[in-house]
Amino acid sequence: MIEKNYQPADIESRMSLVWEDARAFRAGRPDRRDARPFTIVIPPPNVTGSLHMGHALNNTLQDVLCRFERMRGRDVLWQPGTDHAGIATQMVVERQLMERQLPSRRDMGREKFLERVWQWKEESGGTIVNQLKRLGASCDWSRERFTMDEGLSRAVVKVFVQLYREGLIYKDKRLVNWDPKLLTAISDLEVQQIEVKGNLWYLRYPIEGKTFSPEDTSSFIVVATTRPETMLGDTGVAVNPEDERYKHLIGKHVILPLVGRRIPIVGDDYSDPEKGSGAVKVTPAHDFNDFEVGKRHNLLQINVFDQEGAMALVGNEDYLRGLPEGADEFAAELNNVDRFAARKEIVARLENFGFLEKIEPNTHMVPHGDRSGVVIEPYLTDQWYVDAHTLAQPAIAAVRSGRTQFVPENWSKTYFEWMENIQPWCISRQLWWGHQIPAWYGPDGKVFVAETEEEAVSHALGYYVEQEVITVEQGREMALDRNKRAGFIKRDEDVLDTWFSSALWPFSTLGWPDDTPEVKRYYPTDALVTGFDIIFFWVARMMMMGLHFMKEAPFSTVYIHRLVRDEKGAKMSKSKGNVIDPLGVIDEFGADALRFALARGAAQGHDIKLSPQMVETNRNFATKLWNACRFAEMNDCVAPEGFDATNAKDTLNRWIAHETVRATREVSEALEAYRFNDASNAIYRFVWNVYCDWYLELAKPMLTGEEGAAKDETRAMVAWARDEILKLLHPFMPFITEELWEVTARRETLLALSPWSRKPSAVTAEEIALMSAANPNEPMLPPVLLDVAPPDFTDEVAEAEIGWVVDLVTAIRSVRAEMNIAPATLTALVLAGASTETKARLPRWNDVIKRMARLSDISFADRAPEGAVQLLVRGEVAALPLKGVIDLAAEKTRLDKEIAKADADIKRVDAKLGNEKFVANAPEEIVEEEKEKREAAVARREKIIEALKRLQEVNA
RNA sequence: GGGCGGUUAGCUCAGCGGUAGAGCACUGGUUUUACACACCAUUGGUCGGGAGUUCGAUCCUCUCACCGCCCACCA
Repeated sequence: MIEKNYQPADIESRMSLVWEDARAFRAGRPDRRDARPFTIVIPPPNVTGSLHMGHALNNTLQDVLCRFERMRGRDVLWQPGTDHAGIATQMVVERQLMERQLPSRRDMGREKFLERVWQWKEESGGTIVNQLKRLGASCDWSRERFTMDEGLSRAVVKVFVQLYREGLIYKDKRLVNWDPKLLTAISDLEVQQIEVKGNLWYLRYPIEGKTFSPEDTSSFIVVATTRPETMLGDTGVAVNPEDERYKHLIGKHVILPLVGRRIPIVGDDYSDPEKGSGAVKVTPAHDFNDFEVGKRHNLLQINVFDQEGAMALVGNEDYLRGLPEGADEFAAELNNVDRFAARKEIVARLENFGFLEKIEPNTHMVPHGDRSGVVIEPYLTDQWYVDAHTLAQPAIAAVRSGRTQFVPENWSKTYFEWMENIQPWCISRQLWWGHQIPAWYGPDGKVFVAETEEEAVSHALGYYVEQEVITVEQGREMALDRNKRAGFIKRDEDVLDTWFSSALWPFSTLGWPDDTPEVKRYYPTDALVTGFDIIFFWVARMMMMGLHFMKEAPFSTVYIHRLVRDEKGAKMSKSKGNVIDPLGVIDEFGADALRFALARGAAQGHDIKLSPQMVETNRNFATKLWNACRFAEMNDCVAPEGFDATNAKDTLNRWIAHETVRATREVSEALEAYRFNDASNAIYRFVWNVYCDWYLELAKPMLTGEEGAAKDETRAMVAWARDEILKLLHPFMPFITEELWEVTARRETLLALSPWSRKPSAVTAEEIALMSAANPNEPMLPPVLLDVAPPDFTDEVAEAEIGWVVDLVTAIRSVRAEMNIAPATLTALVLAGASTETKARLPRWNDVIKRMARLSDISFADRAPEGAVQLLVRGEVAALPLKGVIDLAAEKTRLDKEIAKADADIKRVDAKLGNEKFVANAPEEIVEEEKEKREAAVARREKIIEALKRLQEVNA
């Protein structure tokens, strides 16, 4: 028995357990051994994460695809797992240490700290996984992976070592984006350019050999900068060689104010005469452009900051070299002063000595760390890089050739744009939590990269023995004893960018580098479903790594969805307070309702606007379905074994078979094209506006009528269509459909079925062949497997007949409402001048029409009776004799309006047909259509005029 | 500065060359035996502005306006 009320919370918690017990989501089920695989890897959420609306959307869409394909008979692997999220996780644990007033990370030491992180991961890392289960995600949870798992870590090391040996990973000393708060390098992608209101400071740099005076413009050159504090590291001034103002100064030197360093004026195209003063200070160690300029002119690179962005001047040999007397004192005063405080201090001093010409307000983009939020410092360090340019080429080709497709296709442009201008990828991070780089250094800094410590050490020791740095004996001892070699060979302390391991996700999760059956069967994957914000971070890098190591692109389709916003279109954010917690709405309205709301909103290329009210609307839809199923149950509707819907005798039943097949086709076509909104809206419409509003209502007289073949057939058909609905809807609303399926049908789980088949979809190709052979002439819904299109059953006759009933009932209801006829008042209906077809139809629908249109009686007559309202339904007059009830004047107005409408139609068509060019140029069928339209309008007009005459006759 | 979207009923969006559509909201009515989380019936739009191509444009082209996003080293 179906419960009276739909209570999602009860159903959903129970169903989760049922699925888990049945291990229903396992890939490689024995009955799917011969089936084609369908693979999706989950975008692994951060272990630190908890489910937000973006996750809810992303995973709903993946689940829809997975359940859909599973029902079509594919062997589905939805690979779940989580990401170790280097920086984020390390930050969480550090914050926790601070809150609990425990020793800091550095006090604790690397080993202890990592233990602590692992402990945290064991305790809290499962949160998001459980939340995904509440959403109904049908991942193969038995295969859950973590990017720092032993297996995945092996993949990371293997990839690193191989790329290193191929020369695609290398170490380089250059400027990186340095985060002075997190004390690590970050990649370009982790830098956010944020508009900041700042200043442009115009500084006077005295020219060597002249006596500096603010009044004497020939005694200095003005440079403009947004970062005056970096002047301490200036090693040149650049002017444009074409710039008449400064040309003569090229080759001369300036004396850096405050510092006293003698630096050259160089000519370089980089200097833009239009910008600032036209002369630019060059700080190769603290600016990406200046770094390049410096290289071109052999300028010194002087780093004046420490890791935390404070001035590091005392003991800084690069800085102090060649400076005059007193430089020490100045250095000591500014030493350890933070960059922003130093800026103020330096500007003040420059001003004091007349070196500051002016200050202009200036709004410009300033790089910020996306995790720390602090201003990023270009910083000269040794880091590891991936030669992304080389790896990008096959990845570009794969999308160009269509082997991997973006949906919507537009995103491929974004992808190309980035890939074609890709920069070396900085992969080393000065963190502890992550995959430690498998590189070891000898005492001279020589690097040894290997998959294991043993291998690296033996290479290294062999090398140093050969170089006679150590003796054979020493080498042997150090090889055997870690402690003995501790000071001699050291491992690189850095870890890899989290995205490095994520890039391997589509194959590392399958067991690579081992040659596992899973790798063979499930790689490459089919679809990747993700947000546009990580195309560069993740999609592009998976493409590069997948193609390089597996020789095949990791997925054939990349479906890119957009953002979930609030109902006004604003981005959800904590500060705005407009965040909708998915778990909150799941508690209130159910996961099914949330999923359906998200799917219905997921139009390609559009952000999804969501409000709790939208979720409520979809909960109401679930309730509607629930009640329809209760109705079927109360009427003992059961589809007998072997029931063939397409063989139904009754017109209404043939009609719903027709409509059901059509809906099935719509849904599957939409899903195949990743049009989640079209698919879900098609089901919505079909369930509510076709099945409930018309089919069940039209079937009621039959269901309450006399026993017999027709009633049996109708009961079977009600159940059949209901089952088809449950199957169609299952990918979107898995909980309620599974519940209703089990309660009403008491059959095996929906998960086992193909939506177009009565049989479990595990039937083999041979069985299909057998079944078809057995009934070669029988029109049947063939069991559909894999990608075979749904059946093409239609019944235009039934459609026309039911269409007539629907139109008639609607027209009568409409006029009754218009005339304010109380629902309790039953009226008579006279079909005037009905065709033989109508006369034949009526007996089949008499009861239904009477019931739905609230009629006392239906009869035929040659013409409409006196004082009747006359309706035109599909070209025939339906009259409601309402003498005394109707307002004749109002009725006349109504008919006049209809005539006017018909006239307008005729006029429009005439205008077209009267246009010679139209008749000459438009396709024949269009012209023909117009002619038919005209005829129809003329016929309609005549009928209404007749009706109007009749009305006036009576009136007179 | 470069690139990509968007602008259609009050809201969210379909439609993308042949007379404007859906859902929700609104309004009026209904204790009709599955469902008031419901039913029935309505109201509502010179398809952002302008120009062009075409027999015909919401749909194609150009242009302008506004909104949003992404990328970029501009002192």
